[in-house]
Amino acid sequence: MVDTAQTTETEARILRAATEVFRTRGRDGARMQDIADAAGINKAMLHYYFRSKDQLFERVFRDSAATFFARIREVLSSDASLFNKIHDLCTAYMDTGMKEPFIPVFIIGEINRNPADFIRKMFRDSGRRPDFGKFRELVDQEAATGNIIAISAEQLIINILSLSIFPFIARPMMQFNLGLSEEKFKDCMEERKKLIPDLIIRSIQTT
Amino acid sequence: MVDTAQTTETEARILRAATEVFRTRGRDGARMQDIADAAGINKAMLHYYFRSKDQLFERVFRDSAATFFARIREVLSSDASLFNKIHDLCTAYMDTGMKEPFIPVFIIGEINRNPADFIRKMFRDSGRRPDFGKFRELVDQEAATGNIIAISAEQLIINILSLSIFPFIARPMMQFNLGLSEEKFKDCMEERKKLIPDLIIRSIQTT
DNA sequence: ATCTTTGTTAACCATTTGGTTAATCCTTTT
DNA sequence: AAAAGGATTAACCAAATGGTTAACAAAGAT
Repeated sequence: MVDTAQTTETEARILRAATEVFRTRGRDGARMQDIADAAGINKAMLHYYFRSKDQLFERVFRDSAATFFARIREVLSSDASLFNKIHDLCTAYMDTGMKEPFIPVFIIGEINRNPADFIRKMFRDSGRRPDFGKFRELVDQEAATGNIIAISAEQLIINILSLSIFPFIARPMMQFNLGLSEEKFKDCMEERKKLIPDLIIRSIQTT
Repeated sequence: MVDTAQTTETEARILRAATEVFRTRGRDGARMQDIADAAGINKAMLHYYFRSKDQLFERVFRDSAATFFARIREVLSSDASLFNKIHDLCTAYMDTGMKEPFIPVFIIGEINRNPADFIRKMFRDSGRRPDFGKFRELVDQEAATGNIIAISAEQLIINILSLSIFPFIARPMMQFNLGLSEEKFKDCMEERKKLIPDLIIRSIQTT
């Protein structure tokens, strides 16, 4: 068979289907048969290409995690100013939340299902671990010059991620409790994209 | 058998065990046998008392959701000032996150696994749905008098919940990415309990 | 042309898992 | 003490599920 790319057509279809099923149903809720059906092929093919459910899942998880962490690494290592980085992080995460709403839920849900496994997986290829060193320096520097208040880089990062990611993770709960339609929710998040970076920056700015 | 309380001793043990297992492994990851083992009884007893896995799970989920939403309803309906309510909501959620770290993960994870089901369950007993009406009024009122900036109550609530709950949901990821030990994480959260209410209040205060 | 390798399938298998049953134990009632 | 009724258990069952196998198809290599 002609296989110009690294992956064959079938393999790609399996991955697409597996991603879809795992992200919506979770590892334990997903059935190999469902994935095969979604890919339009025989269940045996899943094992032919990926040996086991574990390995197929790991592949999907790693790819999803890579997407999830890709932008943050990019932003963290850039040479932008602190305020610009804050802005970029917020929009990066909120864009992901809008376009691929299942990724944050999936990643965080699966990490909680088995935290030790996550750490093991992430350590194995160290490239995936974001490096906050530069960001920390920047925060300390700005604090030293008096441009921002004294705040630990950790708290600041937690604030950024919380405000950007949580609404998407808690989306169904939010929509129900606040009585928001799909449309209203999206509007709310669009408004939020403008609101949040400013809020965070104002929260650390010296007056 | 003497059964002074509403529930028998065995039933209570089952519920405790089921809560433990469901909260850590999730609905799909939990095995009836594991719950029976954790309760130190025969698997048949689970069905004797709760008929099916579905019903046992629903009971655990409802109880957990009640705990999760109890404080928020209390705070929302109180007569405290806006700033006090913000403070109370933050500490309420962060205390839950510290004492029962699995509750937020469990609730939000399961809601995402089946959003439609969650809405159906919550509608059935309307008492569980928090009422944001009073809070909304308060926000609009304070905004009208110029005590706070113009902000929608929705955005404010989302900010409060995000900053208070997210760190616990994303705990393993946070700890790994920021390189925090269990101890350091707890310290970080204790510091946060003081930081967050002030941050939120400052973010809406007129100067 | 045919041999070999790779891709694909249907049927099958072993184990797990939620759920049931029939017998036994224990407590209370008579 | 015996009858009765609920509580508890071991053994069992059917369905679901991850995984395997053996046969077959398709495409290159010889």
